[in-house]
Amino acid sequence: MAASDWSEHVHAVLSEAGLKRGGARERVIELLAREPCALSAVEIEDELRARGRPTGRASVYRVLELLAEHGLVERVAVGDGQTRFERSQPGGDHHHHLVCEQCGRLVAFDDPGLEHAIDRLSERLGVTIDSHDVLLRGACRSCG
Amino acid sequence: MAASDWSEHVHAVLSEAGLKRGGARERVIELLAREPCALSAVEIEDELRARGRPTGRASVYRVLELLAEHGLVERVAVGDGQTRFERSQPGGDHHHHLVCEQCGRLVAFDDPGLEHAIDRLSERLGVTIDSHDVLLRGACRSCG
DNA sequence: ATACGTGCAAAGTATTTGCAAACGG
DNA sequence: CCGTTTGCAAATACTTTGCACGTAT
Repeated sequence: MAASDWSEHVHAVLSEAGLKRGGARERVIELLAREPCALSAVEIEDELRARGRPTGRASVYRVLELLAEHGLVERVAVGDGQTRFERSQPGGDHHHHLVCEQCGRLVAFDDPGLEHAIDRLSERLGVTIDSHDVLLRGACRSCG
Repeated sequence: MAASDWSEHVHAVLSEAGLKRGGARERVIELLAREPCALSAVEIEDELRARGRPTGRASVYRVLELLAEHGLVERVAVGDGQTRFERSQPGGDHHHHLVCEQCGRLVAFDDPGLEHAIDRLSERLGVTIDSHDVLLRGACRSCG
C-alpha cells in the first residue's frame, strides 16, 4: 500500500467513525504516511516542529492513540523506554524489526517462514493469536 | 536449570567480577530465582516489601541493570510502559511470551520451529542476530 | 449550534542519578 | 581500611489528563 493510499484509508475510516478533521491530526497522518517505519511520539513532535509545523505533544499522543484504536497504526516496542508507531498494512501484510546494536538503526524485514512458524505455533498451543511482534537485536548489514 | 543452580551461577559470576554481596542484591536474586517469569522492577519492589523485606527502588533497578549486564537476566518488553526481567537460561534454552488480552497474564512457551525459522531468516538477510524476542498477543487457553 | 479537536500546563508513572551512610572482604 | 552497596530524595523521561478555547460540519 502506497503512502497516499494509506492516508486516504485513514481519512475514510475516521470520517466513517463520525470524526472531524483538525490540524494536528492531519499533520501527524501526513508525516506517518511518508515515514513508513516506527517513529516515537517525541520524534514525531520534533520532526513536525523542525518542519515548521509545531504540534502540541498531547495532540500527537492523542492522534496516535486514536489511530491505534482503529487499527491504522501498529505499536512497535523496541525495548528502550519508548513506544514507536508505524502505519499498518491492511493487506495482512506486515513486517518486523531488527535493532542494530551498533548504529541503533531500525531495519524492517518480513519473512513468510516466520509467519508460518507462528501460525503452526498457534495451533500447537491451542491459543488464538491476534497479533505478534518479532524483535531481533544484532548487527545490520552495514555494521555487521 | 533449577532455581538454586541459577542463584549459584549468579553468585559465581558476580564474585568472579570482584563484586561484594549485599542485602538488596541477595533479596532480588532470591526472588528472581523462585519467580521464573518476567517481573518488573516495581513488582519486585512490591513483592519484597510484601514479604517483609523492603528494598529501595533504586537498588532494585541497579541490581537488575547489573544482572542484565552480566547476561544473568533477560529484559522482556511487553509493550506496556514497563520493562520486565526474568532469569536467563544459560543452556541457550529460552522461551517467549504470550500476553493474554483478556486476563493480562503472561504465558511462557518455547517452540523449536520458531527458533529454526529465525535462524534461517538470519542467513537469508545476511545479518548477525545476537538475540531475539517474540511477543504474541491473544487469548490464553483459559480465556480463549 | 454543537460536538469534536487542540494546546498548554499539571499530574502521573517508570527509571536514573547524586550523595552520604552502612557494610563486606 | 577502602571500595562496594544501599537508601533516600531529587532529577529525568515519557505519557496521560483537565480544562478552556478553537473549529469543522
